[in-house]
Amino acid sequence: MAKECQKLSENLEDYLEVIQSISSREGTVRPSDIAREMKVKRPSVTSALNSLAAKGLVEYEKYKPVSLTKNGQEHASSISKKHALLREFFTDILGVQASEADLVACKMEHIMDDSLMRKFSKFVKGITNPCASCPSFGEKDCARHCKHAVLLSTLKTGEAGIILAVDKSLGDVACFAGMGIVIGSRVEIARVAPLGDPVVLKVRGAEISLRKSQLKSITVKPV
Amino acid sequence: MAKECQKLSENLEDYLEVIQSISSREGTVRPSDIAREMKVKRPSVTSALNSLAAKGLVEYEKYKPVSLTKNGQEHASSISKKHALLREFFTDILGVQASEADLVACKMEHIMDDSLMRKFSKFVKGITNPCASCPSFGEKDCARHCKHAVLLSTLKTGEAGIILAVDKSLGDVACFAGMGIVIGSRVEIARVAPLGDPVVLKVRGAEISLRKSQLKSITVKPV
DNA sequence: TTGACAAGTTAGTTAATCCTAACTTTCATT
DNA sequence: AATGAAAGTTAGGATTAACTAACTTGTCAA
Repeated sequence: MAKECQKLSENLEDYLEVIQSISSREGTVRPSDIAREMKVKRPSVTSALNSLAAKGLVEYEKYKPVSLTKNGQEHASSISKKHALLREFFTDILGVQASEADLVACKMEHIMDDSLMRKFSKFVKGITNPCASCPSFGEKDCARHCKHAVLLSTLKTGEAGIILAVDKSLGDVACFAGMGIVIGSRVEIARVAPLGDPVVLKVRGAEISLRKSQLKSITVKPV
Repeated sequence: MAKECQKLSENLEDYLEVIQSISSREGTVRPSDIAREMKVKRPSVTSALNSLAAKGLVEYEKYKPVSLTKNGQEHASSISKKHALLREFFTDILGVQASEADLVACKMEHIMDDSLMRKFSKFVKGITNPCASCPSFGEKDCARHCKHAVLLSTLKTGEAGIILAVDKSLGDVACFAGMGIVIGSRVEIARVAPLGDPVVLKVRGAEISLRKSQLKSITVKPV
């Protein structure tokens, strides 16, 4: 897929991506839709479409709706995949807000080539895929195994678990992510204050104090 | 630092970065040095310097050597830091070749803003800083603590450790990184073949088979 | 059916960044 | 000190991608 890659400008890649997105959402794609989504004026779209058509990436005739060619679809899909993975990294691992993550992913997707993307994907999936922390990772009974997840609030002092999920309700996800509270990390209940709140966690050797209520936002697999 | 950030084009940021690099390496910076390093022709440098001078980022007079203003230095440093961190991520965590890592870092450094970079930095440092895996992380005796590192080859079946370093001699670092063999991961010697080779490791729940000789390329802190 | 208005296109401009060709300055060597 | 090569600049042109203004096409509703 996407082998005869005549390298496309970032700009045109963005157009392809947007066309694919509109197409899957609304069926037909008109230049004004593209203009709205790309935040450019209509004439800019016309000229972009001419370029894309010349490269055989879109089917385009004056005053007619636009569609991607097979080649164009492949190219767009490749970019969308990169976007999705980058987005996942920024939101789920770094704890960046979705809107901001999209903006950054939208620029980076043009920079990472396929080979780099494969490495990055293995890395991200290794962290975010809860199964990667399971002994049965990659095996058929993995799904069953993963059901052993519990809320961190159910663990007692001294017990530990691997983080499977972090709910947005936790609060400043970014901040916690920075301290190691990301999917895949091992957390241990280090100690609990006299009145049961706050709770001190041990993550990657560091200690973090959380409110008891916050523990309910973190899902772990006990170890 | 870098507060009144009139946003600079990626292009001009690259010029700043190169100027700083040459300056620290050779003392004086001449347009032809810049041209060589940026792989552009000399006239392109002249016009870039005019732009930078207009923005108060370089000290520049016709036919004289160039230097960064205070402002320019700050800007360049900020970018260099981003570059270095990205490079570290690509080489040490994803296992990408240095030259390729530089190329990608060189593009990404312009995309990540300071706030994103702080999050990314915490994340990367959490993985690559051996101390982050130590119980005494962040404390004064951390350095002493970290001396407990041993080669993975010294562990026996059933024993485990946290990866502190992975030597390039391991081989396809990228591939191993994808499987979880990155700094900070916990590895366990799952079992050893009858003749002592190969050795099966357990990393993040997955099993990986390595030659005994390869174990010497991995440094761990036993746990 | 036929406007009127929305949608789409064309033409021409601007801005950034590169280029080549040709001119000017610097400086090291004789 | 003179001079020629290297370094630096200016001028002018190409490309990409945006814009505005003005023209053309399509379509819905009276």
